[in-house]
Amino acid sequence: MLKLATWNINSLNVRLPHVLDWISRHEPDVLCLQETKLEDAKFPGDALREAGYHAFFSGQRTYNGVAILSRAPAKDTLKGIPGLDDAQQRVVSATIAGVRVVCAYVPNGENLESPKFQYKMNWLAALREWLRGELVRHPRLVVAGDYNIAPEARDVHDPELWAAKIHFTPPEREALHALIGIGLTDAFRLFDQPERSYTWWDYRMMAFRRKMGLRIDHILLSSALVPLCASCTIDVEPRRLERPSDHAPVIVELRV
DNA sequence: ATGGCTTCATAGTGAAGA
Repeated sequence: MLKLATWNINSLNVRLPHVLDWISRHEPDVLCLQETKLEDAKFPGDALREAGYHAFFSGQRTYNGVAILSRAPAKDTLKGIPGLDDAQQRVVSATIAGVRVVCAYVPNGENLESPKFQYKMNWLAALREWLRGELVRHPRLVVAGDYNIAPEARDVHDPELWAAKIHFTPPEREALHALIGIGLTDAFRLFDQPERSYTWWDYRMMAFRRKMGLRIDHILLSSALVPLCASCTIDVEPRRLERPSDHAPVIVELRV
């Protein structure tokens, strides 16, 4: 069984103790991280190595930054989306235990009028067209990360409030739908899940305690992996810690 | 609900996140 998780940790510098604690408890084979916010020279490779993990990462100062931690060494590593000229470090890929893993941090978008929104839409189109080929090259493909998009009304605590807000606007949902349409499946919805299952809660207004969240972190599986998926869960426990990330980890178990 | 909280940045009338 391969246990793979994704977690936007909103600064690996601040959250390293949480990450070390979490991997010692859950012992994932693979952990995809987003928003490390660290340039590569400051990546805590030693601490993670002591915890038993290899790390492949692509970071920058202050913003963005992604990493794939794995118990086994990662093969055929790749940074970024080939053909997309993007200064922001948002994608790393690697093959672990015969599974191709893409760790993605999709742009936020800010709002419909922002230039960042067009960047988000262009970025998602580039990701989709690249992954179309990756699915052919790697039948066992996982695309895990922070998509900054809630797919359905049940993934939003108040769909009417969020209808025109970033993360749940029609063009964003269409873009996620089109990405899924190339042959991917949202692992979370393969299984019965509790109502009000979310992966992100605003730091403000006691949103977590009031269950005011969004499900915007996803693990997408290629069709060959769908029948091999044994579970998909969200672990809300780290959100209860002191100085938590505003995101919770999503975990899949694959029979590979 | 123009807010709210957190991070990293600089020392701002902060910027960006989600």
